[in-house]
Amino acid sequence: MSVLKKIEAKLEVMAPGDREIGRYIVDNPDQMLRLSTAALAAEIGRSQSSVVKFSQKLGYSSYQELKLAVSEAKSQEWHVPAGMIHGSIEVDDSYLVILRKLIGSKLLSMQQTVAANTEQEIGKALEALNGACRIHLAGVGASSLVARDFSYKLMKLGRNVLHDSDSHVQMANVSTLGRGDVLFALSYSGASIETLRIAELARKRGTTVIAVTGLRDNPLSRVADIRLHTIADEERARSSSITARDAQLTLTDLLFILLVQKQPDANEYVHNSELAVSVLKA
Amino acid sequence: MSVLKKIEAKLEVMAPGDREIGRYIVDNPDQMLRLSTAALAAEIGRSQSSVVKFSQKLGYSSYQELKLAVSEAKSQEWHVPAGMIHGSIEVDDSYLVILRKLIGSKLLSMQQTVAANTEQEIGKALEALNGACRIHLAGVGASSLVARDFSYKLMKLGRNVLHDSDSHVQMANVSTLGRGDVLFALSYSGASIETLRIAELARKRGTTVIAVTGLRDNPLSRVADIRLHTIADEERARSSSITARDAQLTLTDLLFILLVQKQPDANEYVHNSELAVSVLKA
DNA sequence: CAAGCCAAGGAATAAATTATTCCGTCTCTG
DNA sequence: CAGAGACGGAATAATTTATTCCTTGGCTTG
Repeated sequence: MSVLKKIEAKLEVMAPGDREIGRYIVDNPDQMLRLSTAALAAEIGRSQSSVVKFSQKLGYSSYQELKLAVSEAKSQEWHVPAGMIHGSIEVDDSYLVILRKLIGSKLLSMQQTVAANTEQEIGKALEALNGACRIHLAGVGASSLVARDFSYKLMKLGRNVLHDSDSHVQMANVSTLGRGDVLFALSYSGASIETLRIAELARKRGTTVIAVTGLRDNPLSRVADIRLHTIADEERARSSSITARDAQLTLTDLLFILLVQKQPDANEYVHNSELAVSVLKA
Repeated sequence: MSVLKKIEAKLEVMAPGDREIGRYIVDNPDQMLRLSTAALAAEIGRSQSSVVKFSQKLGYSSYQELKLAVSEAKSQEWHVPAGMIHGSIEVDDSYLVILRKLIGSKLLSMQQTVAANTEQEIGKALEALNGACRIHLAGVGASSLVARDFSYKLMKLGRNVLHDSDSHVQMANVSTLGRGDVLFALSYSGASIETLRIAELARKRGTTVIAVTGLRDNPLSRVADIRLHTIADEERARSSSITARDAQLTLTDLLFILLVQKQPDANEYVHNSELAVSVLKA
């Protein structure tokens, strides 16, 4: 988690003086990077030592360390490379402009999606997936395709995976799950009735529920044990969920890669599966 | 241009002392960020003042400014996905490194894919899709998911689309196609037997064949009337086709957006389809 | 309600880091 | 071979950072 977010979160419980310092840093990270402790203190009308102490309270050994962390955090704000315009696509956009907007918005949703999930929450999801006896993937419509993609990958790792695009079959499958199993439910809106009901049933049966939804509060997320988030264009009319799907894929890809990294014999599994398929190539 | 690149470029024309300093910074930007001028000087056996002078010669007002620039450069490193960024993921990579590699390689394959297709060839594909009586989508494995995703989108535009994940069904469907129809065939290797046979049959029946394959020469591409290309990591053992799929999706997304742009009533169609689905939301 | 405790935060000061000045050395050039 | 000038280190000045110490005011407790 970035320092800026951390500071922002702690703002509430800080002493008034520290709060002022924290707020200034969160609001003006750029300026802060160029200010000395004394200058920063003067800027907000506090003493120089308070600034040093503030750094230390946050767990940094020096003010310079804090600066380094802020600089790092700022860069993680994943700004879209110059020239990549993000915005809706217009009727009279040229081919080149469309390319840029398309890639720009795809990149943006990927970046924001990885930034929206803490390493901790991802870690909890990994743990659940790793320890699961069976993994059921739920999702309808476009989310079903992502679920299937993820299921293919998990199968390549030798995991016990269930997914069917038919929500009745999904529901029937979930009714066989129990403690020790995991339900991985995808829905950008978090409001798809079928997926929601499936998650509720799983929850009732003691199955760990991982929900992958958009950021805003939604029923699916509320039901879940572990909440992961995807971020996409709100304006979906023209993009028709392109970025929502990209965000979901980014998240499942990330989980897959982390699983591979943790599983010593993963490469062997993947290699074997590719070898097996290769006999079907001309 | 990043400071590190700038330093590296100037290395040649620098005085020996400055060259040593510059080399150290280029080689160890991370350490440099945590060293004082004196410590850095000691590290390479030079005087503290040389380090300050070095910063000034580069045009920075202070050593701190140089540090800031290095920190900035380091973070932007991944925007220029040269070398390690799209390298394979290693067992001891940190979470952050994995994020960067993942997004870096995704971005790279998207950019290269749009660059690999001329506007002209894309135009021909659009024309074929627009004029098609029926559109059949072929693909197996991961490509089948992309085909299905594309088919959902085309259906939202009211097009006449056929796709089934079972290749026997695909083949049977193709046997009903003729002149005026289009086969859209996806295969990164261009060598999947089923897809290839399907394309051959379509060709024989006078159906226009659009092939989406990797760049290298391949049987599927040779059969096609219109050749589109996707670019992905060659090293796929660990990524398990993540980038190949992303490249295919980028291409189909692009086609979809261009179709929407050209079809006056597209938004209405898309809107209606979303409205229809919304009754299934909680 | 008073004594005592403690957190908050600033002033003063010590320590460190950074910037500048100055000077010797070496090289190139006329 | 003298002079100009680049190079770079030592010394020192200036600035910045870290620590110590002290006051204040709120809160607890007897």
